[in-house]
Amino acid sequence: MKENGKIPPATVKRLPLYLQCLEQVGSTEVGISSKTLAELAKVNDAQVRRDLSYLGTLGTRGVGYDISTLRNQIQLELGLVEGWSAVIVGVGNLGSALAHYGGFKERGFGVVALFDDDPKKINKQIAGLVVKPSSELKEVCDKYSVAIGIIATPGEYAQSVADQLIECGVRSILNFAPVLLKNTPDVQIRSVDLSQELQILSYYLDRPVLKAVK
Amino acid sequence: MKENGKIPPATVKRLPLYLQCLEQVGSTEVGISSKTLAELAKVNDAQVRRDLSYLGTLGTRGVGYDISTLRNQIQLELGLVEGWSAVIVGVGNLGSALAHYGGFKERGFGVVALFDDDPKKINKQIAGLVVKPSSELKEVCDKYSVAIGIIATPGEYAQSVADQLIECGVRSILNFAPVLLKNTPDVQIRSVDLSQELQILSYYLDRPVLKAVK
DNA sequence: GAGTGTGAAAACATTCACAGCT
DNA sequence: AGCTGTGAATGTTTTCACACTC
Repeated sequence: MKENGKIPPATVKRLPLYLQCLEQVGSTEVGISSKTLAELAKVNDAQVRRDLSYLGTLGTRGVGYDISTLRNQIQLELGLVEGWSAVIVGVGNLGSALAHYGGFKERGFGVVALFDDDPKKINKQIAGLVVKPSSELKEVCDKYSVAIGIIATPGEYAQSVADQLIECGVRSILNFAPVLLKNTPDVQIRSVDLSQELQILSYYLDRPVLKAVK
Repeated sequence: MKENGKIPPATVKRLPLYLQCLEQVGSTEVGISSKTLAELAKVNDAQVRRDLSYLGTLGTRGVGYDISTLRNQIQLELGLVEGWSAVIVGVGNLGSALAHYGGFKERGFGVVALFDDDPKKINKQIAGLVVKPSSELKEVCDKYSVAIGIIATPGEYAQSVADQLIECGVRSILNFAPVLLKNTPDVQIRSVDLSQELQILSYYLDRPVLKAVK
């Protein structure tokens, strides 16, 4: 109901999930109930209603939610309609996987350039983009107003890449290197550590049935 | 203090982080205080103490925690000393990245086989392992008692791969494909969606300074 | 009748603050 | 003096349950 005001972090984390669910129901259906959405997202239906209520009064009592309205509102709220530009630094296997990953474009992120300082990789074409040396980072960041830097280098270079990105005015970083980056005021850093996910899984491996954590 | 009993999910998620911090301090130091560890992990120091207290009484009042004891206990608690076997299905860029990812071995996971049904990839060598067709999945899972299946295929194959893995007795799945897998009783599924992370980041992009969410 | 939106309750998580040990 | 371990306080998230709307 609260049109303005901050959305709780726990809700922000679920919004992309709802978006994915909505995409998966396809275009056969025009409306959806909190119950159905909850089943797809594997959460409680009251949770869905509460989460969506932070985006405004989107549903119709007795009926449900209109899928395309819902999609639009979530995208709007997450800032996915702003057309943010991103760069990927490091084009080993992981960086290449990210560069090829179609999900970015579809979801409002434009990868405008790839960087790598390995001479063997410079000037190679990956996913339609030419790999550039990091010396050209500043130029590209200025030209495209790059908002997001994605780090996919080996761990040992990650901090220095982060420093360069911040230096170039990038204020949001998604780090896939398995190191802890120093944090800087006003810079958002999210880290995805592939092996940490496995380690969490491991905890729930031996024992009886326990609820999954997300 | 509670030696036995379940560890809260929120704590389980931080344990791998602490482990990483402890690795990063190196072997120069022998002990560490909750304050120092908290700074590295970017959490509150009371949080660190509370989290660690679930593993037993590990610290020494007035002194701090012994690093190697701490490491051992966390690894033990997470089940990282069990030597779980894992397989990776899908060896595109992402699967290859995962296969090469050193962090797994170091952290107690042995990737015992790679699978892909693309004829161009079968029999290729990646990270010292030969790529096999999924028809050999059952044989490998039995032979090595595979506990974890890592899915790195394109989205359209993910559900069928998951079904096969479950069929072969794998009870824990780490899914990197951007689709929602049906869940099955007694099977742990964790999904890592690379673009979801970006979308969360996006929410915090435009606005003034907001706290990071992890 | 069906399904939203939301107070109120319950569950969970974080942080404070300090007694107690080294 | 320094730092842990933990009750108690506070903050956040989830869930219940139902008044309200279509």
